[in-house]
Amino acid sequence: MPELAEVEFYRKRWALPGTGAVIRKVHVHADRKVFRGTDAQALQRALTGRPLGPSQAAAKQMLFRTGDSGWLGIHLGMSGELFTAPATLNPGRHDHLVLFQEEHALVFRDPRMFGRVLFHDGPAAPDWWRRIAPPILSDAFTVAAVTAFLRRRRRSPLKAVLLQQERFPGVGNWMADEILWRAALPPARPAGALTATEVRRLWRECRQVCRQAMTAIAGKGDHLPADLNVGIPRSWLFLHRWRDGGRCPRTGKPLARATIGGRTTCWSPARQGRI
DNA sequence: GTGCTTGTTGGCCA
DNA sequence: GTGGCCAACAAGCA
Repeated sequence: MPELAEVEFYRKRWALPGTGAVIRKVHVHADRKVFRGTDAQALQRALTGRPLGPSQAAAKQMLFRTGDSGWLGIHLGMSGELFTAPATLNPGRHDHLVLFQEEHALVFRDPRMFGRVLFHDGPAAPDWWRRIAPPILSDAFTVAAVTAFLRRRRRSPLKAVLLQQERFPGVGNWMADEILWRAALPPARPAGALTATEVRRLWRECRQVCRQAMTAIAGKGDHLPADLNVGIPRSWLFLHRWRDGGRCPRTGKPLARATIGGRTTCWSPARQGRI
C-alpha cells in the first residue's frame, strides 16, 4: 500500500509519540522474510536500551536513528504499517518488530512480508539510504532530468516509467495513475512519444501530486491526521479508482481499468484518451 | 475453490 | 551493457 506520503504518515506514527524515549525491550520474529539480509538478533541487541532518535522518510523508505550509531531502516512493502499500541501489547502473528518503550509499543506489522527491516551500526547513514534518488520535490527533479529519462525508456508505457524509483522516488501505483490523470496523458502511451509541452505538464503534476499528498495524507509539521485518506479531497482520482463502475471526477464519464506496465491501472478515457 | 492486491527483485531475452 | 517484460514472493479478501 504505502507510497510517498503514506510512508511519512506511518513514520510520524512512531516518531511523534516515540522519539526520545528509551527502547526497553525489542520483540522480533527473527526468521521472517522481512529480516532477509539482516541479523535480527544483532538488531535486537543493538536497539535494546537505546533511545529512539530522529527519523526521516524518503521515497518509500524510513530511517530511524537509535542511540549514537544505530540506523533502523524500514520499508513497508505492499501491506506493512507502523502504529503504536499500549506497552502491554502481546505481539501478534504479523507483528515482526515491536519496540517496547515505557509508554508505548511501536509496532511494525506486515501480513504479506514484502516489507523489509534493515539495521546498520556506524557513524554514517547506510549506503542503501544514500543511494535513494533525490526527491521529486527537490531542485534536482528538473524538466531536463524527466525528459532524459523518458527518452531512455522511450518504448515503455508512461505508467511503467512513473513506477521507476530511480527517477520517481516514492511514486507507486495510485500516485502514478493520479499524476497521469491530472496531466491528461494516457497510461499506455510510450514514454518517448510525448511533446515537450506534455513532458512539462507531467513534471508539474508529479510535483503537485507529491506536494498535495504530503499535506493531505501526512499532515503538516507535528499534525498527524486521524487516519490515512481522511484528508483526501473528492476531486482526486484516488477516491474513485478502486472499484469497478467509478466515474471520472472531472468529466463524470466512466473510468477504465486495465493492466498496464504489469499493474492494475485506472484512467479516464474521456480526459486522457486512449494512447 | 478462484482471482484479485497501493512493491521489488531477479531472470530471461532482444 | 541496456531496456523491457514477467513470474515469484505471502497472505488476506471478495
